[in-house]
Amino acid sequence: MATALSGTRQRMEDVARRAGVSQMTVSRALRTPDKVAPGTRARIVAAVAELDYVPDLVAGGLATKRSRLVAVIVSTLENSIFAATVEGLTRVLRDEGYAVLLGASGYSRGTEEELIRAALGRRPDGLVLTGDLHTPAARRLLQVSGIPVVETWELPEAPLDLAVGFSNHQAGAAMVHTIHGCGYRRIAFVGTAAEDDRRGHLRREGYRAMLAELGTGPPRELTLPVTVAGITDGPVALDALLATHPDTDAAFCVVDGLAAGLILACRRRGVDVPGRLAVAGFGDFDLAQPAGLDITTVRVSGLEIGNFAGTLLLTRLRGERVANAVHDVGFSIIRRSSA
Amino acid sequence: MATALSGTRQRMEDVARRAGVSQMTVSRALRTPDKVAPGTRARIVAAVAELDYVPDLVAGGLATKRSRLVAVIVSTLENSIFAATVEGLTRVLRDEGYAVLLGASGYSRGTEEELIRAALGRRPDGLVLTGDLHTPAARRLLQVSGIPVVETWELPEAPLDLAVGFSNHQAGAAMVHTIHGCGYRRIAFVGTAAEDDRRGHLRREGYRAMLAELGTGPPRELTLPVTVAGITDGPVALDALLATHPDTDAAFCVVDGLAAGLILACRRRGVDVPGRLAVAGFGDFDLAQPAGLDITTVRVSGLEIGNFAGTLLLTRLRGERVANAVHDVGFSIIRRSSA
DNA sequence: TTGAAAGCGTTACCAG
DNA sequence: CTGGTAACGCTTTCAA
Repeated sequence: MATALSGTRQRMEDVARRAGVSQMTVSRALRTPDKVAPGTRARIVAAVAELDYVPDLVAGGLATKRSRLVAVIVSTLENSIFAATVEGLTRVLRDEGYAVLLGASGYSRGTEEELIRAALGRRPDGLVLTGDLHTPAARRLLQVSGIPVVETWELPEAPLDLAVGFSNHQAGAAMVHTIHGCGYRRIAFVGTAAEDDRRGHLRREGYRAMLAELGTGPPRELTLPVTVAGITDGPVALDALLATHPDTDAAFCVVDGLAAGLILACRRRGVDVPGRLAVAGFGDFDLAQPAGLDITTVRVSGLEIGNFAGTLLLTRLRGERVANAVHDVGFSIIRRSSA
Repeated sequence: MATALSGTRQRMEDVARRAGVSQMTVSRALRTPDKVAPGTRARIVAAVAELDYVPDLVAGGLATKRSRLVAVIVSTLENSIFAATVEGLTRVLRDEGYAVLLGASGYSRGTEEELIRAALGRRPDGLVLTGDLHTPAARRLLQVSGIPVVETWELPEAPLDLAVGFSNHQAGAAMVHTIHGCGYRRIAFVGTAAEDDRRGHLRREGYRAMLAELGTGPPRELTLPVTVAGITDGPVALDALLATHPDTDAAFCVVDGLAAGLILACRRRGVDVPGRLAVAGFGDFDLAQPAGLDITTVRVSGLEIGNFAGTLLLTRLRGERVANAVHDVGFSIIRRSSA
């Protein structure tokens, strides 16, 4: 067997020479095997193996004007829920021969625009974004590019193109409905003051809407003076809650991290959960439950969003029409022991 | 201002026409601005902006034979520790104009080989892998490709090229040393029977080596009949431990998930931690601690591995030499209340 | 300082 | 079934 030297990139021409055919025939043997005589094909396949030949998709892409590349831009991978989306996406796309180009914007719209620009330079066949907040320049770039775009984790009013997500508003309302169904009547919402926390904002609106619908008194809202609420904010949240709305019997937290903190704070202070105070969260973060924090929460599958976004994109890339531009993957209310 | 039509991809030629220069001059204005007359340059820059022109890096790459692409193949992103590595990598590489091509092998060497083959077809300038276990064909492909390769999370004896990781053996030994330093003398190791769990195996060897060094009696090893030990294996592990080595005073678990399970099992059975049994883990998984499981553990920074791998790769891509092919990022022992 | 021509490695298209 | 030729959109090289 011939040994390919280190660093020696083989070209189609080399394979052709070795198989005693023209370069064009090699190309055909690789792309449309049944249009090549079996014997010829066999020789070519052998030559490919002997030389460890790997076709140059860059050159191929230039010729076909299709890169078989999909750019995926997420805010961060640290959040395992986005990681799941990316993983689902890569899997679905890989099966159809698409590769994923990854970018992390770090929650900055400006960075996202830069990443979009950089990605577009690679001539991807499609693009996937998280969220529906983009700079005007980014929107224009995407429009001009003419490739299918999927926005994820949100149900935009004016989607750029396609979208796969769920309704934070509906989910917020549904959770309140569930809590109410358990008999609680003085339900508070614990959120943050972050200006651009649209998701939290929508959840809160869902809370208000359902409260109004159920006719369960005025909203009891607690707004923590932090940008991102987490497990460490539990004690402060509990203090504030008991101070401002002492008769509250259930707290719906804008994220599970906060709910976890609240529950831990309750344990420390001897506040019975859910006896004295029921606690619900949002997000179903991975380890809270196994770690013994049995939080009633709203769950959305990141993997499902990724898978669906991939499928939608593939449909488009095949040239088929997509019936609904905006797809709602829904959510589940997970009832555990905290409420 | 001219409006670029949707789907109208602009070429350099279009920009050139608009600026009244040759295409070559546009190329120069973009890549080596100071080799173009200021006036000309200004007209070109204007034309670029007006047309929303984004250079085609695919075509450029074909011409220069440099793709400015780095392929990253991880086993999974679900594990947030790898996600951090990928995020660090993308950040470091992006700053130098490199994009990241992502693949998830799902812990299969065969899939990894496929992904490597697919990635190589994109002619990346570099490649990053997790682990040091690859099929022979994969190794050959990588050798032939002639591009720099970084293996991460491991310190391979025979690296393909470069490597960034830490020593599981050393870390295992260090943890035993720490536990011993706290006064415990009957230290057990709780691991799995998985054939290919090399990391766990190395940790166990570290455990044995340190035990021998300290002269602290014969090893007390518990091997769970599972492939991946997790939080649900706690009760079984505790039973087995108390049955086989009833006088054990400290348990070093091969992963934090298992340690968490063990601690929860202890709580349920009224076994005092660390009074009756100290428990230590490995990995410092994100939520155990905030969730109230205060596990003494070994911590390795995924972000640091990613950052360093990126830096190493960039050095190589710049054509500079790298002094040490294998880089050890080390680990930290985090002492918390469980031991 | 600018431009023309010749690739880069592949595929589309048309002949044979 | 097979092969030649012309793109693909850029950069390299050489001339002006």
